[in-house]
Amino acid sequence: MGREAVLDVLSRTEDHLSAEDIYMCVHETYPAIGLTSVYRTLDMLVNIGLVYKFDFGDGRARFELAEGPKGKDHHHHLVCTDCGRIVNYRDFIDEEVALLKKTEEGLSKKYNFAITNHLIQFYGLCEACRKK
Amino acid sequence: MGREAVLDVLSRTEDHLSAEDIYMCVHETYPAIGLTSVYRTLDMLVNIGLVYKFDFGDGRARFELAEGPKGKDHHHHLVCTDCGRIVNYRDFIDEEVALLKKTEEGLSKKYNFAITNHLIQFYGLCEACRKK
DNA sequence: TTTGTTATTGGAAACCATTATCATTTACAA
DNA sequence: TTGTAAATGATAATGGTTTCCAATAACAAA
Ligand SMILES: [Mn+2]
Ligand SMILES: [Mn+2]
Ligand SMILES: [Zn+2]
Ligand SMILES: [Zn+2]
Repeated sequence: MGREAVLDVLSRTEDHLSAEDIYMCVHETYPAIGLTSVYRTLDMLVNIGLVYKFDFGDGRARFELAEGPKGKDHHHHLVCTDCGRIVNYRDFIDEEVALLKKTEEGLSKKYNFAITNHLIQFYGLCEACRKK
Repeated sequence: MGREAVLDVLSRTEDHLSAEDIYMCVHETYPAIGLTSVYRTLDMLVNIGLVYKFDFGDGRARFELAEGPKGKDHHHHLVCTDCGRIVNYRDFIDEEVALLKKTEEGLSKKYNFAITNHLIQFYGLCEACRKK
């Protein structure tokens, strides 16, 4: 079962890997594994909540380990709209976390949503892309 | 030119339409228009900044009018992870807007990003989906 | 062990939203 | 009218993801 292998690959990087990226990594250790199994495993891991699935607009899904005991810390993203570079940003301003929590509570009541997660991304131009 | 027609369709709804949704709407008024032109027009409008392109995870891109003179107000999204329902949420807490601005400024400096936009979505279960 | 039943697996084919191609039409000026 | 460039839409191609399905592994009973 490639579940361990996939989680292992994801735990070793800060990048946002595509299914095929992961496939190639796992393939080095388990040459027998197929791309289909990677997709299947990722799908399961996302459903369980161990892995997050993102779309950064480049036509393929990207994955990262969810926060948790073995996971990375919770973070948000800075996305360059020109080159696609993605920065993991986890140094939140103090008030930021508090307000986020407060907002979630307000929304939960008002719209009768049981909020479990959020996605926050800032878009702009990275330094390199600004200079060309 | 279908530019007007596409903008017109988008300005008449609060929904998040797919390219084909828009194609079908425009088609009623301009039966001659082709799906290709709708894609082309949307692409241009997104580049210009008049239209936003979203991915809510259902495999097709979804579009909405950007805020502005003729546009809707700026808002964030509540997404039901079960049925896919999407709520436009624009009644921000007072502090929310201020903090967002402050955060953008901090990030711009720290990571040398020229931030132009942000995407904020809360995920959870809507009332209907919670009760089943 | 054998046998039967069920779950897992991966290769190949199918799917389907989006893009690229290209011949045709339209716009517009010379 | 005529020449040139832009705009258009039908069709084909692309490519990430899913579906199918036959083969294999796991496991339980006999
Ligand atoms: Mn990340
Ligand atoms: Mn919206
Ligand atoms: Zn960049
Ligand atoms: Zn729902």
